[in-house]
Amino acid sequence: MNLKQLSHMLSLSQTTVSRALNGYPEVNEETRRRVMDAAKRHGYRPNPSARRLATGKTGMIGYVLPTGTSVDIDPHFVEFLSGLGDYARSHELDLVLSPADADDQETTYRRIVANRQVDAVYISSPRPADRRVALVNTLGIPFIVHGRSEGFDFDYPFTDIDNEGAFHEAARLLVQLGHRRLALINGDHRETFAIHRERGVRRALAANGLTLDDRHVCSLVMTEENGYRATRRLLEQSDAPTAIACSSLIMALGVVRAVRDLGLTIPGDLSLIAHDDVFPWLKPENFSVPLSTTRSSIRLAGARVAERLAARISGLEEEARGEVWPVDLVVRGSVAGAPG
Amino acid sequence: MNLKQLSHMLSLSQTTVSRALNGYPEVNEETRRRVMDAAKRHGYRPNPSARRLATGKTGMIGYVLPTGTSVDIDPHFVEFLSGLGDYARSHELDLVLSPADADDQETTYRRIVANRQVDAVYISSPRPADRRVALVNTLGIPFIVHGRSEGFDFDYPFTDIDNEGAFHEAARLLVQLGHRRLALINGDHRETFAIHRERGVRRALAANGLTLDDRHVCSLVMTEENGYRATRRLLEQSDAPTAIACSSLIMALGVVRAVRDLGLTIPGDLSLIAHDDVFPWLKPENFSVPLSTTRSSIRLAGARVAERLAARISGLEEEARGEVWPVDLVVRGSVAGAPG
DNA sequence: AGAGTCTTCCAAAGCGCTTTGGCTTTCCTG
DNA sequence: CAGGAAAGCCAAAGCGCTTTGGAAGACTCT
Repeated sequence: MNLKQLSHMLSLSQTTVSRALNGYPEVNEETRRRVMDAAKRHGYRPNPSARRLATGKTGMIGYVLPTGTSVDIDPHFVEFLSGLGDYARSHELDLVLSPADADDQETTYRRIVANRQVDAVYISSPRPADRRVALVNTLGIPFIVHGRSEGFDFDYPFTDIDNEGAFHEAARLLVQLGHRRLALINGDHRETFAIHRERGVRRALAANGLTLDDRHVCSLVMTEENGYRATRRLLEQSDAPTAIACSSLIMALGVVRAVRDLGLTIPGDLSLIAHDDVFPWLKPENFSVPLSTTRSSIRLAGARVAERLAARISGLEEEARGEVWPVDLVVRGSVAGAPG
Repeated sequence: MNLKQLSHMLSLSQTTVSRALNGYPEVNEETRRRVMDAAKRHGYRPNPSARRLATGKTGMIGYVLPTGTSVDIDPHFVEFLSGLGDYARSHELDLVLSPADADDQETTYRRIVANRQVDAVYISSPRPADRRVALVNTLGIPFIVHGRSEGFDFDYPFTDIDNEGAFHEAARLLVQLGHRRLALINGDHRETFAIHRERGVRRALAANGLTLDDRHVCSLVMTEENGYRATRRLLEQSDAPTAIACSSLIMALGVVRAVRDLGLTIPGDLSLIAHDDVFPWLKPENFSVPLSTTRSSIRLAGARVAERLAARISGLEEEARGEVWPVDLVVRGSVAGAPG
C-alpha cells in the first residue's frame, strides 16, 4: 500500500493525502480525517526510503563507533544506550552505529554527513580540543557532546556532569577526615572527564595547603586489573596515600582486591571513594565494605542526550548551550579518619 | 556531485556510468577505467538514499533493542558489539539499533522489515520456541540467531557455543574431585543457554549416579548482587553444596563475596567454576583466588555473526545451518577436592 | 458587480539512483 | 558477402515520497 494507491482509493491527489498525513494546514479538516482514517484502516506507512530521498530526513541518529581488534568498547556504553534507547523508542528514532577505524573516525563522520545517513550525531568520551567536535561543527550536522571538550573558538552543545565538583567534594571530605596524602586512580588522562576530576582533587587539596603528588596520580584504562596494579604501586611506595579517589567502580574492584592482598583494610588503613555511573549489575553498596561514591546515572544522561538530539533535529533547540549536572556524594563505610 | 553530473562530464549516459561503477559486464573495460577514474578524482559517492529506494538494499544490519525503564541491557552486549563492529567496519556495513518496547518487539520487527530498513537482522538471547525467530523466519528477511532456540518445525541459521558441553565438563571435573553436592547459579531459566547449561550439569551428575537438587539451582538475572544472594542461600542450607557452577563472571564476584562473608574459603570449603565470556575489564585469573572457567569469547561470536549476516545478504550463504562452538575449560585455583 | 483574498485541492517536477528494453556498431561465420 | 551474434551504449521508466506553482471555487469588501 503506497501513497499512489491510497490517494487513488480516496479520489484525492497524492499531494493532498501527503499533506493531510503530515499535518499541513492547507487541507480541510474533514478531508484530513477521511485520509487519516483510511490510512489507519489500510495500515498505510510511508516508505522511509522514499521519504528520506525526498526530504533528506532519516529519523535516525548516528554514533561513530571506534573499533579495532585492540579497541575495547567501554562497558558504560551499554548503560548510556539504555537511556538513549528508551527515549528514542518513544519518539520513533533509531540509532545507527557506524563502526570506524579508531584512528580514522573523520572519514566515517564525513561519510555519514555527506550521505545524509542520519539527522544528528552524538559524540562521547571527548578530549580537549577534540577533533570530532570541531569536525561535526563545521560539517553542520546537529549534534550533542556527551561530556565536554575545551579550547574551541566556538560554543557547542553538550551534556556533562560536574566531574570537577564531584571529585572536589570527595577530596574535601577526605581531607576533612584528616587525610593528608591522597591518591587518584583516574581514567585515560587525555579525556576531559579525567582532567576535570584531577583538577577537582587538586583544588580541594590546595585549599588546605596540600598537593597531589604526581606519583599518586594514575591514569589508566578502567579495568579491574588496572585498579589492582595502581593500588599495589601506590601502597607499596614509601609515602603511601591513606585515601584514594577512584574514577570507576570497576577499577574499585581491583583496589579492594589489592588492599586485601596487602593485608590492609578499608577504611582502617585506606579510605576509598569511587565514581559510580550506576550499573544495574554492580552496586557500590554491595562491596564487602560499602563504597562511598560520587554518583551520577549515565543512563539518565543517555536519555537526556537523545532528548536534546530530537529537539535539535526538530529545530526546537538551537543555541549551543552546555549543561552540567551536579553529582551526588554518597558516603558509605569505605571512608574514615586518617590512620595513625 | 551526483550521477547525472558525472555522466555529463564523461559524455556518457547515467546507465553506463552506473553499470561501470557497479561492475556490470556490458561495459567496455576501457570505458570502465575512465569512469572509475573520474569517480575517484571527483570523489563521487552514490547517494545511499537514492540507491536504497531503487534497489531496496541498505547496507545496514539491524538489531531490535528491548528497552524500558526497568529493562537493563546485558553488559555482554558491548563485547559482542565490538566483534560485530570490527567485522562490519571492514565491510562498510552499519548497524541500526531499533529500540522497542521489551514486551512488544514484534511491531518493531515488522516495521523494519516492511520498511526495508535493513538487509538482515540478528537475534540474541533466544528462548525455546522464541517468537522472534519464528517471526523473522516468516517475514523472510535474512537473519542469524546468536544462541539457539528450539522446538520449531523449520531449521534456522544460528551461531552458538556448546553450553551444555561446557557445563557438563565443568560438573564432571567437580565430581571427579569428589564433590557430591553441586549447585548451579544460572542466568534466566527461560533462555536456552541457561537450560542447556543446567542440562549439562545434570547429565554429568547422572553419569555418576548423582542428581542436582532443585534447591541447588538458582536462576537469576546476572548481577553481582544476585550472585551474592544465591550463594548465601545455598551455603546456609542444611545440605550446602561443596561446589558451584556459575553462569557469569559478574555473578561470580558476588559468590566470592558471599563466601568470604560466611568465613569460608575457596577452594577449601567451596569449589567454583564460572563461565567467562572474556571481558577486557574483568578477568578470571585476577580474582583473589584465580577462577576456573568455561571460556568462550563473545566478541569472536559477534564477528562471526556479522560475517554470516554479510554472507547471507550477498547470497553466499543460503542454508539454515547452525554452528556450535566448543568451549574451553580453563582450570585455575578455585577448584579443589571436596572438603571433609 | 468586480476585485481581491482565502481555502482547498491538484498536476507535475523533482530527489538520485538502478534497470529494462532497444538501438548501433563491430565481429564472426559459412 | 549476407546474416546472425555479441559488445557497448543509451533513453526513459521506475522506486515512493515531498513540494512547487498554480487553479478553481467560495467568500469578503468596496
